[in-house]
Amino acid sequence: MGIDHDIHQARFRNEHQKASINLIYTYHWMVEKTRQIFAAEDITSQQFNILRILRGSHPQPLSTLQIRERMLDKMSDTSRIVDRLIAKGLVKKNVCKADRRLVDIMITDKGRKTLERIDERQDEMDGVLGHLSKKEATQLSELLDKARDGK
Amino acid sequence: MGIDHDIHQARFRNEHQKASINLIYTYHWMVEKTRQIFAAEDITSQQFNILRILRGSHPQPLSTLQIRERMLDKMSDTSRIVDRLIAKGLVKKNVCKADRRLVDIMITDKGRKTLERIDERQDEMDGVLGHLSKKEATQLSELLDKARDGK
DNA sequence: TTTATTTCAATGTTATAACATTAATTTTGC
DNA sequence: GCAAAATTAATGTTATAACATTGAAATAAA
Repeated sequence: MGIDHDIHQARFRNEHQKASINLIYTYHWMVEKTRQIFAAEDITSQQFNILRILRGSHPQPLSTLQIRERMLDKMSDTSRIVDRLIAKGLVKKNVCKADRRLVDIMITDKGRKTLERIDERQDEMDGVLGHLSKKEATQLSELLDKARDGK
Repeated sequence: MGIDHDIHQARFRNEHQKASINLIYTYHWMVEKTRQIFAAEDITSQQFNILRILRGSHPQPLSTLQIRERMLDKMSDTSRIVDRLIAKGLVKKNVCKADRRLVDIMITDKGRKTLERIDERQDEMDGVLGHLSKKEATQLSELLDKARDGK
């Protein structure tokens, strides 16, 4: 159908504007598609993101700043998201002994089990863009890279 | 450089996962790029979105629901965003005479003047994806359309 | 060493998204 | 016409983004 149909807008100033609107629209569409997978485990996509990062470093703990650097959204409010994960028992936190300004944040067994259940739906998550062939997915990535830094 | 460099992640499960992560990352990057244009007028991108929609229908007022249907994010909290625009004097609202469940929302002169100032930076906004050629922008739109509905 | 600067996490504020509920009003079914 | 159902806007709640500030601790400069 196309973005013009989806947002009831027939005309765009130019192809660049159309592409940028399409990108915004598709982002929201994609977030919506994956939301239910996380909701089944009572976490949000941002909480999943942090859990995934902490599993990657396990058993090495990460500081708040190290987590933030690895997140897709650099401005994310890592402290408070971590606190919500602590409240759910999915991660734990201690003051770092070597540098008491930092905190050592580590995923718990419960957090790892939660991720394992979500792993089982990995195909479903990758399948969000399943309408694209492998070649097209690569092409999309390349266009997005180029959009950001002009290669 | 590419998404792998930008988020310090060398490996992805597959091209589809890489593309979806790239899409999320690029969305945030693009929103950030345009934020300052709106901030100069002391509005947010969502408030701009509603102003733009109301200008399109002017002098015909729109209801909350009609605005929401035209927004990129269908779940947006239109009522409260409109209230903030009213507080700034950029739109006005009246109960609809024909159907008292509805409200007639209309952009004010002040709101139109705000948009005119932003219009002057239109090129800057379209230029967000300026690293892409016209052909590549079209290609990007087509890939995003296909990702959503498989053509 | 003592002070100034830098680093880092936490916290406060506003705007928004997503979701649920409510209340007013209109439409539908009988 | 009247009761039930549907529609619409408003509001309440939680999570988050973006931004600013604070306070503690480490590092650099004097």
